[in-house]
Amino acid sequence: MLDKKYNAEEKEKKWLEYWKENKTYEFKKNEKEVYSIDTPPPTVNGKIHIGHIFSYTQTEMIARYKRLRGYNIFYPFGFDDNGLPSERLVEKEQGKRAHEIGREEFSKLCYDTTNKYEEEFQDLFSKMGVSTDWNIHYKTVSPSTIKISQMSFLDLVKKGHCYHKESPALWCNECLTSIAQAELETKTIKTTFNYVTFKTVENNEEFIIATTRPELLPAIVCVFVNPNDNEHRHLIGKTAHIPVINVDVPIMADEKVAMDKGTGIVMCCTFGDQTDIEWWKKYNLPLKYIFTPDGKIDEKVSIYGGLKIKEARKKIIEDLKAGGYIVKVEELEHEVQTHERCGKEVEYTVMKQWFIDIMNHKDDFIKIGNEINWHPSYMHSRYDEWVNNIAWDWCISRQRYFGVPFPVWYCKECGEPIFANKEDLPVNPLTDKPNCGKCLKCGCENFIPETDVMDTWATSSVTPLINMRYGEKENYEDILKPMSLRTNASEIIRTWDFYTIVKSFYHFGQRPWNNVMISGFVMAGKGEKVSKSKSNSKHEPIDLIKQYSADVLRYWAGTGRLGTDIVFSEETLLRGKKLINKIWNVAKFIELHLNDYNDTEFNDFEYIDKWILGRFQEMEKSFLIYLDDYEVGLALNILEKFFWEFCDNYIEIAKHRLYRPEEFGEKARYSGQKTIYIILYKLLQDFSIFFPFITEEIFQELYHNNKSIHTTEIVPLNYIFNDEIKYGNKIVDIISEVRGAKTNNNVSLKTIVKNLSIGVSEGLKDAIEKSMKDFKATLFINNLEIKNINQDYEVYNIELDLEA
RNA sequence: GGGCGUAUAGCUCAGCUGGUAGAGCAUCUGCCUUACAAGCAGAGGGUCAUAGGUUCGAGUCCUAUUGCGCCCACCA
Repeated sequence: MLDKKYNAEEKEKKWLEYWKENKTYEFKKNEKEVYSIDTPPPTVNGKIHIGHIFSYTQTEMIARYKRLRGYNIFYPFGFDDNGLPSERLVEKEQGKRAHEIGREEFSKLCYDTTNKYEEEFQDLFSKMGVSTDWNIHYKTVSPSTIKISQMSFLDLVKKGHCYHKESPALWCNECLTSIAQAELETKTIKTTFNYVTFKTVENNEEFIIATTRPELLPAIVCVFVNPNDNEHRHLIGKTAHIPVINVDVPIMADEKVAMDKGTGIVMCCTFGDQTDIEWWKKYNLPLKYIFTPDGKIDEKVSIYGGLKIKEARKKIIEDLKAGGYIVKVEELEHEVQTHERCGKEVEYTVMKQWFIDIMNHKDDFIKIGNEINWHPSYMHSRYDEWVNNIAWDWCISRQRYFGVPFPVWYCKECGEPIFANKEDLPVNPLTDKPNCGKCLKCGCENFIPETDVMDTWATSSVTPLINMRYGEKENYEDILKPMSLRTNASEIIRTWDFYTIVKSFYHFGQRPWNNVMISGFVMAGKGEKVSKSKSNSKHEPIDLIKQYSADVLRYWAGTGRLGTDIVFSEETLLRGKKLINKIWNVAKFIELHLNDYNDTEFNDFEYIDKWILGRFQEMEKSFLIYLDDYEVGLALNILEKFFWEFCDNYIEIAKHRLYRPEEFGEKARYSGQKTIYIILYKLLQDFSIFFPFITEEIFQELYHNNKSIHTTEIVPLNYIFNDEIKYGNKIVDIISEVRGAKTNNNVSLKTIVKNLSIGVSEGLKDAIEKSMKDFKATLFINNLEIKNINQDYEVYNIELDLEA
């Protein structure tokens, strides 16, 4: 027997244990076709917020859907504990910087801290009903994943797609590491635009350059003028004298100079921005690198050496002013590139870094993008736009501590890189020695270990490889090349999706997955994104589960359209709560009427039963189409709509027959029983995608003790009830109109209709006659008069028994 | 500045290939009806962001503008 009230907290706990004990979601290779999901490993740096719940739950619903469609689900969960986010978390918790703690100790702290958070994460996702097999979950920093990341690196080196080169790279002097283009975030800041007077050496002609970065004056290697600039063209070929610094540099021509920006004359420094790098390469300019890694001016620079960048800016402006070189200072708001992890403005550096070749294979990456089905389809263009605009090879080395080490040493004599053997992986070059014993080039026996670690994305981009146990004897390479689905939010199309495609292409020459599903963002209010960095998430998932239950929270996560942002709303939660409550109540009603039911072959349904079966079939068709298109929200929407129709109209009509077989006949009752038996079964299956807990409770109580609903399979109905749907809808309309009349008279719906006079079309008349007993019982009609008319129907007269 | 998306009832959202605007919440009016008052039956409430255009007919297609979101752009 179902309880009078549904106790979500108790039941959800019960079924979590049941699924765990019975290994309901365990992955085992079998004869069934595999559906595999490459789900984002959440970054382990604090808290799971409501935005995570939203997107992960949508993915999870796809796993449940495909499971019900008979697929063998491969759905491993992962945790991204790699790299800077973890380091920053530990630094925050310890109140100390990494270098103050020391490399060994710091790495250990990182492991301990991430483990602690992973347990919390696993607990929370479990409570949400995530149907993953926790036995195949992974972390991005563990011996086996380090091994795979290192193997991936060695494979790319071997194939010539990965190189070590001294090259300008983006540098964060807060995090003390190089970073990738994908890690940039633009920020608007207030600064000053300083108009500085320069002179030509040749004829002392004054000209003005506007700059926001006067501290870069010592790094100027050249001045550029647009060759089409009539006003300044004559300067080309002359020599510019840098004020205060007292250094001379050539004035050259380049068409990239914007004549309308500043004064139309620009200084080229090594390096202030990406154009500087471009010019530096193009014209083979000298290198004057003046910054230190921790954001100061190098000691070798006179006057300003040793100052922090911003102090130097202040000082040099003062000096320029004192010398009368500043003609104007403008307040300016402009966009600067910052490091997304710390928010500090990035600089450029020149050092040896490991790069993965992007620029030579952009066409291939576009091609692979075309082979993938993007959901929603317009997300494809975001990918294309990114690939088309990318300007750098991918710098994967980071001068940090916690991460995947490069399996590389360098010869102390000649600098030749020595790579680890594949068989020895994973290796840590700091503690391990290369197997070859000596440099293959010069024979030297001393090595310098690579201290850099890999970029987070270099590791998370191998999730398909981790999933397929790349390089292991027992692996899933046969079933996961490619995987069925990748899911994530749109902001990481350019990172995670892109880099995974890069790696898959280089390793296997093919796409990593067949489908990509992109979720929207959760907004705290209009125009306000929920994120952990802004900490405006007022609602902790764990509290919401306690207050509303996981099923209800899943309802909220399952609403809305794919790829579209959603505003967090407690009203939606309330709506879900009501829906779940209704499911429980209708299940209780059905249980009551199935206590003597035996499921037998039966096709002689009552008219109204055919109507609701037909309506269900109609709904289910669209429901499955939506889900096949990954639109969980739209699927839920029509399912919910049908469900209320089923409760409010069908049950209300059929209940009389179910209660009183002596009046309606046993066969009519059995038809109703069979109908509610079928429809509840199918409703439970469909709802189980969204509400795995309550549907399991009802299913096992009513249908199949000790068999999980999540191991059943959806078999679509196959009736032909077109007329019944058409005329049944009209009958419901008439019922509604008569009910309305009762309500408008402020009387109960049980009020007897002494006389009802209606006009109906031929077909509808036939339908009403076939469902006469139900029709009269539902409305409590004593006397019914039906006329034939041409239109659908018209209600002429309703005479209510207002005395009783 | 560029790309993509989005704008529908007071609030949160549906509305597929164009054919007289939908749901829930909120408001109002009734109803204890042998599952459900966390319910049931109703009512009011929208010139579908703005301006043009295509069409017999446009939330639905086209163009422009504006607000919002994500991503991007050389920060002189």
